[in-house]
Amino acid sequence: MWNGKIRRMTLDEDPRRKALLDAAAELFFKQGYADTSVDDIIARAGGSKRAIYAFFGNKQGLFEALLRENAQSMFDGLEPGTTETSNLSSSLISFAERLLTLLSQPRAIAAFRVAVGELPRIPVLAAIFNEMGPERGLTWLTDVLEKAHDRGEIDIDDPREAAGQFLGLVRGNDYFEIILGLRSPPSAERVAQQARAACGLFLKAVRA
Amino acid sequence: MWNGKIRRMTLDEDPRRKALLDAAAELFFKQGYADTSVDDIIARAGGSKRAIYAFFGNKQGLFEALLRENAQSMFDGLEPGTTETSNLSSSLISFAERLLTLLSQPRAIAAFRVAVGELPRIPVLAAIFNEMGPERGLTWLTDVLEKAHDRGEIDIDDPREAAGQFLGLVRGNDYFEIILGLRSPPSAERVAQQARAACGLFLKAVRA
DNA sequence: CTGATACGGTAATAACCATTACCAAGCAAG
DNA sequence: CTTGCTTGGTAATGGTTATTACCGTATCAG
Repeated sequence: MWNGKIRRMTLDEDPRRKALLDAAAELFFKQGYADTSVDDIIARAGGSKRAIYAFFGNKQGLFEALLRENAQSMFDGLEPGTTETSNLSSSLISFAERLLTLLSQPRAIAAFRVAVGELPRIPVLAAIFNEMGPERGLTWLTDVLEKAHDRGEIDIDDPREAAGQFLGLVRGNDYFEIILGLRSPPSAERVAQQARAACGLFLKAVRA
Repeated sequence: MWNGKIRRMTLDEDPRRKALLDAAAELFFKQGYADTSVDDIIARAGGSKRAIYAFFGNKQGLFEALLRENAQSMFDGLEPGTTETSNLSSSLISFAERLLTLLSQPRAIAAFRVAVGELPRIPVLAAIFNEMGPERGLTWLTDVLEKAHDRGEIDIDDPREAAGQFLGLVRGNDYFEIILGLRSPPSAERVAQQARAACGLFLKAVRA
């Protein structure tokens, strides 16, 4: 009944575990890792400190689990089911819109900030992010561009480089400013406009 | 001789002050804000803790001063002296190269990370960054694009939007990955290549 | 040379916090 | 019903740290 370290047999739907993660999200994302004490989390989630050590091993384990599952649920649904889209333009626009919508969520922004801040001390966070989001999106995008290139629709040298450029173009300068707190998250309209503008510019440049 | 809070009359070249800032940079950027103690800084810089409280008021004051002066010195030299460049392409490439070189410095990356991490707790950091870097670069770039548009060289709707897109394109996906620790800072060759590629793509799209 | 003032260094203060030990209560098996 | 065990809550523990008090010393004026 006890593996010596962390409860693993408990179902993921354990309400106790979920309450801890919710409270941890609220506090870690608002106050940062160092300024959130285990007592704070318990005060918000209820239960006792023992639960944290039983479920997650220690404070850092809770933090890692939070970021992992948060990233997981966020990036799910980023890739569309099918790569075979008749229209390259609308396919790219749709992808860009989903990406911007996702990155603009306050929770995503807060998670990114706190993760980046703790990255030097918790290097595993880089791998978590890598597996979850960026790599998957980049791979999908590379594939789409490569196929379009093979069909002769666009003229690019390296599909992966082009995919990286496209991602940068979609984020534009706005995302940078949002992360720095210089700009509030965009409205749905601005997201749509931004996505269209980025795809328009990109395709104008690479269209064969 | 004493304003009641912080030494202000001391010359900026005070070697004691500089030693404190150097030690603070080394430690804050490597270990983060919370994991760097005032004692650590003193152990590295020499002198006594009183110096920190005399020069900077407290730990946070030292941190803010560090980021402010670091950003200042980093972003100086980003804007070229003259906007009147004969060749738009070479002007943009040169700017992109300077920007990428600057953003790729390990110190710049570390500063960005720790600043982003502490942003929710020290909101003044946003203003520091805004004044120092992004706004100045964006303004200069907007100006360049607007003039090129007036000369009929390029076809864009909104110069500022276009400038934002250009910045995003220059950073591409690489900078994102670098911040997350998924990629090492680029070599000078890659910076040059990246700058050329971004400008090429951008101009291909907007050239009238 | 002498006195006072400001400054640097050390030691104390006071609070905080992650983690663990301890204890009581519920539950299952016999 | 009772006994042993698992679980949850509370209270230590042990270490750390930002900030301040104190004291000897050096510096400068007279």
